Amino acid sequence: MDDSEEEDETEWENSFVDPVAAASGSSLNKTSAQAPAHRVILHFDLDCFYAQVEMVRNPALREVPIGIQQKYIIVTCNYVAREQGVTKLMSLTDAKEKCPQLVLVNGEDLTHYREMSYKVTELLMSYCPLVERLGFDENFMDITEMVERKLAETPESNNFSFKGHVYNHFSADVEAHDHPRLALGSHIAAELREAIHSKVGLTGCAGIASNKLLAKLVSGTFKPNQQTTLLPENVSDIMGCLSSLCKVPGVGYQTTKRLQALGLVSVKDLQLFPLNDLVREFGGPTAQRLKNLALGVDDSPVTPTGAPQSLSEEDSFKKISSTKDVLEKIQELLSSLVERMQKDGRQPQTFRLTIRRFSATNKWFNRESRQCPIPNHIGQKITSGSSDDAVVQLVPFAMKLFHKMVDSSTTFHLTLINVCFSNLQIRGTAVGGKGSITSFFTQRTSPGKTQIFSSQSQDGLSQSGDSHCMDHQFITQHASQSSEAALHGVERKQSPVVAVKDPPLQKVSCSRARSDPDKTDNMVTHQLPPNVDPEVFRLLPEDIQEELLSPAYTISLPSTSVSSVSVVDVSHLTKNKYPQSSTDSDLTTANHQSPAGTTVFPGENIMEEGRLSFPWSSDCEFPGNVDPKVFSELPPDVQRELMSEWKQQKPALKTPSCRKPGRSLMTKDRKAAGKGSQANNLFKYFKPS
DNA sequence: CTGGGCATCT
DNA sequence: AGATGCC
Repeated sequence: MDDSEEEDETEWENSFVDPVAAASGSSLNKTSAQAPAHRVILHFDLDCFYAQVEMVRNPALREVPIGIQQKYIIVTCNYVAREQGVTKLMSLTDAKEKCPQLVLVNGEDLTHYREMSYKVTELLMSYCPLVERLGFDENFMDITEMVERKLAETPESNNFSFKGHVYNHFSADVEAHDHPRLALGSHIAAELREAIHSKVGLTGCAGIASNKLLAKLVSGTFKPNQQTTLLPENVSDIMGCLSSLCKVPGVGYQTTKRLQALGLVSVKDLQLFPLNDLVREFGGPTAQRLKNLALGVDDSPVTPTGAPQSLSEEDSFKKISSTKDVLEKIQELLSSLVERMQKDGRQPQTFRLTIRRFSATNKWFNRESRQCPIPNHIGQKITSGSSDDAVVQLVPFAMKLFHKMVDSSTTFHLTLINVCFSNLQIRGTAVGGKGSITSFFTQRTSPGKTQIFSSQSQDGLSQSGDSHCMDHQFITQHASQSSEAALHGVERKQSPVVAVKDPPLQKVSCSRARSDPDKTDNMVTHQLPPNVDPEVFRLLPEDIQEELLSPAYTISLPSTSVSSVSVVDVSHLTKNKYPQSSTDSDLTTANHQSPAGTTVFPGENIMEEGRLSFPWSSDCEFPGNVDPKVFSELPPDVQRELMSEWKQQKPALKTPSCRKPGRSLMTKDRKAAGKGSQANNLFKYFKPS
């Protein structure tokens, strides 16, 4: 990634199978505090995750074969089903054929999986902040510090042994002495797996090794609910065992194809292939990385993941080919997305719409997307206003983006729609005394962390009982401060926040600095498509026009401007407010209403360049930036809702709070918004249940 | 009859 | 914005 600086002098090639030796022998270039010679990395991989979550929710499912279904695919299944030949990513037809009694559970709504997933991550983080998520069911953890500390305080009188399996070894006790750190790591892994089981109710595998690549590869060697340690002397064994290059994490389908074109098929082939030739194909950094991976060498740090940088909802389908259906699907997706965003608490600055068009050839890789900034007042509605209002106001933006990609006057055929919020900004202000991040970390985390392991030091990481400071309460309610802070952005990419004694340990590649909100170039989504004429409005039935323009549809609220009140019922927009029903595994059907719309509509950017210096055209009616075409596509009730919004907003324009026409470089009003703040909520993801 | 997310890099 | 990779 960013090892570009020092790749030149490397002698990786020569170091072959013994990365540890190579690293420790790096006395050659002892520039500064480098990454530790030997790290201890854990990789956790929950067993058939979605299926497990469903079995936790409904224990009766444990005894029957279940398959988690998304569309026509069984994305995963429990072990009962696997015994009968069902596998991951098997088509529904094949699965039913293998196992006619297979019980299907719809897994298209990821809510519960996401919640459980974050509970696990948070639990791990309570032991050590260096936790990196990979998907919903995997976590890497760098426990080097913890191990070193324990090693230091343990008088070595310890009779080390490994917990669980040791790759390619059958007498686990013998070699423990030679690898005390990994042996300790195996005990920590065992304890953490037990904690996950007792506190979250999930089982999983763990791999213990000296880097992420190896930890991940070894974790899968003994499959359900077991763990395996990989010793340095067996690195070449595990790499050589891989059946194909694409089994190497980091080498995907496309890369495998390119390597194959070079005549490389096995991991060995890649190990022995001249680096120079590889460089020609992939460029320096990538070539070196690929070669290293083949050798089992991976310096990439465990980078704390923190809160997600984007939230999205998508749905795939056979065919959507009318604007009306697009609109309805977007409303449905947005309703869910806005609710999630609200729970998150951060305010999205960017909205993106992605589509996939049908094409017989190469069906899978044609996604197109367009994005636009989210005006502040709408962003605020998302986080602290009515989610219905937020959806109503976002829909026009979505439709606008849609029209940038699709000419709806000709036929089109979509097979997927995705809506996404990104550039998430913390709201919240201030930094306070007691609750401030600083005080939290200095006084709690640090000592707590120390205690965690010292307390169990005696008999070596014994039972989990109350060994660590985090109890259920922490997870369920108090998570807030700690997890948020620890996970949250600003500090996130920097060294482990918590003051562990050897910061340089991580070599912190701050590659991705927190995007500076001030900098976001918001490419104004300007430009009215040539085909959007205001004429559309006139084509509407007269009565509808009147209806829309009539003040009767708007509420004249006291100018005190409280958040808007819906004039019309938009409750249908909220699909599932609380997915909480712990009941059956019903396949929720996508309900739907559908006021077919005819009528009118708004466009986009409030901050348009030259045109209209007033957001609103005179009089009542539309904001000046309204795109009639888009507006016309909205259902009447949504149109009314919008009209109502506009009415209410109008007076507010005079207040300084609203952005003025001159957008200059924007930024101005931003600094107040979020800069130094901290609190955000990551912990929403760790919500209890 | 191949999900629904996420992330990073260019 | 798109490609790619991972689950």
